[in-house]
Amino acid sequence: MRLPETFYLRSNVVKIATELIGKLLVTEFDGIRTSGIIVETEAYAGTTDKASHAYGGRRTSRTEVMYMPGGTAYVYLCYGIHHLFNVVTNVQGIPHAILVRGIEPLDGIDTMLARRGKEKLLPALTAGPGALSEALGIKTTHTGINLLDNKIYIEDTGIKITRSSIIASTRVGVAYAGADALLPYRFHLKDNKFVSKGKGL
DNA sequence: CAAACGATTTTCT
DNA sequence: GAAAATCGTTTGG
Repeated sequence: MRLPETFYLRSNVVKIATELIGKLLVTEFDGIRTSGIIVETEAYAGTTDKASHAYGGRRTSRTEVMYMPGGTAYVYLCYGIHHLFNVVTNVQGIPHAILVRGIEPLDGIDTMLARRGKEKLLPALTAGPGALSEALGIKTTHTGINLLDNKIYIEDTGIKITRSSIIASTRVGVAYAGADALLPYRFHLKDNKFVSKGKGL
């Protein structure tokens, strides 16, 4: 079942980040469905979070998408190479976002292998934010699209994730954020092979 | 208009 | 384990 708009419009971005664990991230481009179970996320809490692109209420042409209503995709280029996929949450005007850092491949694995130039299904196929975006065919051109449409969306497959199987830790690559770098805003499934390496666990 | 840098991944030693 | 690859966005002149 497709997640409804109300799922994304809520205000507790950290809670939503934990709830996304175990959901299915799906893309459908050119009639080809590719998908994977979300196993790792990071919350970015808008204007009060130094690690967020929208810290201090900053608005630029790139970050403008973060101010759209929850349920919008925010995709941007990092290190000139990698397309990073985020889910915008909260109501219009509040720039919350959740970075998806790892998925466990489910549908269209052949297509994902081809997109990544890989032969075998190894964790490197979709472990890491840049890797999973490439596998799913997500590019910066998709920033701003609505997750209630049929190109990129998230499904609840009904699988249960127990609270004890979700591990909280600090976010990756945000050392510049000072005290906010210490916030436990990264979440991942315990013992899952498709969790990114980041900085160890 | 020029310069620095990054919510990363891959490759080489 | 260390370093390179690579370019749009942001910031400063």
